[in-house]
Amino acid sequence: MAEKITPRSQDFSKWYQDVILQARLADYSPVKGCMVIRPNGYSIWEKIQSNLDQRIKSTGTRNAYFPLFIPESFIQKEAEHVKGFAPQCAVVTYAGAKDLEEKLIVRPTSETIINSMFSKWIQSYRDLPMLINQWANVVRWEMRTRLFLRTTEFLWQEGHTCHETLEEAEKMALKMLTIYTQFCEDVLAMPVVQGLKSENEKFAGALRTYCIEAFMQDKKALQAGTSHNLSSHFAKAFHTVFLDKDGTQKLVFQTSWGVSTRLIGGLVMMHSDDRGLILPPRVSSPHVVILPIFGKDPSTFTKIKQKVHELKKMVLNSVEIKTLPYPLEIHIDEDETKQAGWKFHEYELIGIPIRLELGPKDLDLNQVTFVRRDLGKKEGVPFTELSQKITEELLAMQKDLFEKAKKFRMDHTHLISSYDEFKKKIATEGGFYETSWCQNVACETKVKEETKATLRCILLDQAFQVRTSQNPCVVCSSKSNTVNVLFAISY
RNA sequence: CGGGGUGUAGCGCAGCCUGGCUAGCGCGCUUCGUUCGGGACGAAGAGGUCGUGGGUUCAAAUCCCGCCACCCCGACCA
Repeated sequence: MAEKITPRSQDFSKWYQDVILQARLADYSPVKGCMVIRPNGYSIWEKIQSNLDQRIKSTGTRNAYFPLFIPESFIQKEAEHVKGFAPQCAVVTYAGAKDLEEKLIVRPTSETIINSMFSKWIQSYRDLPMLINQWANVVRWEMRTRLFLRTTEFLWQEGHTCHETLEEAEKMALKMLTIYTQFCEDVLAMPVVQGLKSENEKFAGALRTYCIEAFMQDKKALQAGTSHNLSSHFAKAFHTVFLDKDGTQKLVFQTSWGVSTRLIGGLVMMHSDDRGLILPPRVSSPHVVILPIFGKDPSTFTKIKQKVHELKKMVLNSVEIKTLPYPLEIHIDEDETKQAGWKFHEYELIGIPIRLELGPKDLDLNQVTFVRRDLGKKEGVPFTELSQKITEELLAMQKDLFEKAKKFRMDHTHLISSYDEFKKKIATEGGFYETSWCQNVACETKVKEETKATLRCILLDQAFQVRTSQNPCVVCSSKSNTVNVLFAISY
């Protein structure tokens, strides 16, 4: 018997760790707060990368790579930035057997070093927009770490763009917010709420920070991605200027945006269950596992093996499968040293969306036994219908996971106007709380201190405009300047 | 940084209070055999600086002092 996964109801945090460690997504490293991403976890990241990379490139953005080390002076050039990041920077002071003249920061994010290059590369309005993305690792010395959700080193992509006007930068920031939203919803089956961060919560150095917030099974929020309108803050610090048509020199307007390996943690906490990982088909690899079940008779044994390979070939070549929005991957597990029961548990643990069993009984009936990971029900599917069945169920599972998560969020999103009720409810039920706020920091802080909930975001309308509210502030009852906001306890 | 916990075989742990033979158990691993449709069983094996430094003692995994590391909960944050 393998180790048991702690049930979610008993200890959600322990369950989360159990799933990650037992499904072999990641392991603790010898260095505090760092993790090793194992093949099962890294393959999810690869799926995220390949899909999101295409979407990023569709905006005209191109990939590049900037160095890991940033001169210390760079970080200090932008006042807000240094205030936000200096406390969590790892710094190299000694290298090549001597103390360094200028210390090197291990990048916590790359705005500064990228701007130092932008300022060289950009001369004219003809050089704009400049749209750059990099897939990289960054280091932030956080006090408290958790596998995938907050590790000292993490992988991400960071986009950095330069534009002629503030409006264009704003448009770009919103375009990326949209792309992240679509990506999360279509690929990760992860419904998100789009919003604007409060002044208090925005990125150190940004004019405005947009975000997407996801809702986890323990009714906490997870910031799944951010997109910043940086205005000219970094351009000013690095003198990133261009000569405009009118002959005057102007600062560029910039954006930056990113998502990280945190998304993998979000996937786990959003979809998985007490048996282990559940992966949306679009990030799973493989999508289907076939288990030949060997009976006592060696002649059926051979037949079953043959049949299983035939089926794989047939399915992969079928018309239906080719309509899937990704290439299907099928794994046949022919390991004769592991028993069927063991394999059932194993593939449920690592979250393969579809399991097919073919044993002597199935062979007699010209069928396979079909099981979807999220539903767990066994059914017989005739060989002739298999391709169609797999196609349908993969599409359905992708959709069902999304709908289930969305319904769960809806069921735990509360419209609230009374502060007392809010305090009471969030303490016992968790959840998302939609309410009104006067945009006063004092009220925001008060909520945080009294409920542990943070202002996740200011809600936006269809046109990405801040949703002004008719109701008074939930905290101070002030009627002026109120906007619709989302409060939640978050990771 | 505060609170809690843990460090003994690859993993999970017992043993420590009350010091004493060769440091144990479960899982995993190796070999052989029987099994094989929901985590099989038997037999035989391999595997240990008891986190680390010092002290007490005839004798320390066990008692005392120091140090280190990691995990969990909170404050900081993607």
